[in-house]
Amino acid sequence: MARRLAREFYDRDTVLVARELLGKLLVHRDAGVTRVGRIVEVEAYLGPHDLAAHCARGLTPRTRVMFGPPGHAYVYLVYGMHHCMNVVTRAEGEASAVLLRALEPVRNVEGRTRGPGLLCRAMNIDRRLNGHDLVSTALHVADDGTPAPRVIARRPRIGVGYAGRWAKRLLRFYIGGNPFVSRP
DNA sequence: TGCACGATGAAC
DNA sequence: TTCATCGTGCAC
Repeated sequence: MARRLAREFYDRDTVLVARELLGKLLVHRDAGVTRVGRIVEVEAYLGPHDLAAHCARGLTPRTRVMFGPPGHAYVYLVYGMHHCMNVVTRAEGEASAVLLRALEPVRNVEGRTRGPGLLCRAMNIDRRLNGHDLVSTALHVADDGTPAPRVIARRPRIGVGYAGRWAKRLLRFYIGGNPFVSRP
């Protein structure tokens, strides 16, 4: 039986939260259907000083949720067509988040889940869920007791080449050897 | 009010 | 490597 993560889980160091999200279950209940996927790949975005993060532009209408309290979903549209889902970390005012990049399908998940856009499509997640509380029934992360991954790989984040030295930081984490990772 | 540019994915 | 496609942030 899976146990929903409490807000305290998210109210911690972003890299720690990112690593501990690996192996957890993302749950979305929507129109009577509960979709579940195991998180196998994530990226950490550390705050306004992190030039790869949206919040590096400061508090704007889009980044409002990132600056808000922990345990909420930050969902945005990229390239005019794909959605990306983040989990907001750390205390209110400390803008940081973890991008969910890939899932292993567990229940009611159709289509591919390798990559942040495909993950959202398969889980039926879009901007309507931006700002949604993750300490909720409809959308949350759960722990089903699966042991922590034995090997966690660290790599540079994807698609942030514009971020100078921040592009080189090893802030992408994934379960070593997992076949559902987007770019092993 | 206009415009350059994406935390992507798919095709070529 | 190219392109689809549109919201955002910033210049003017």
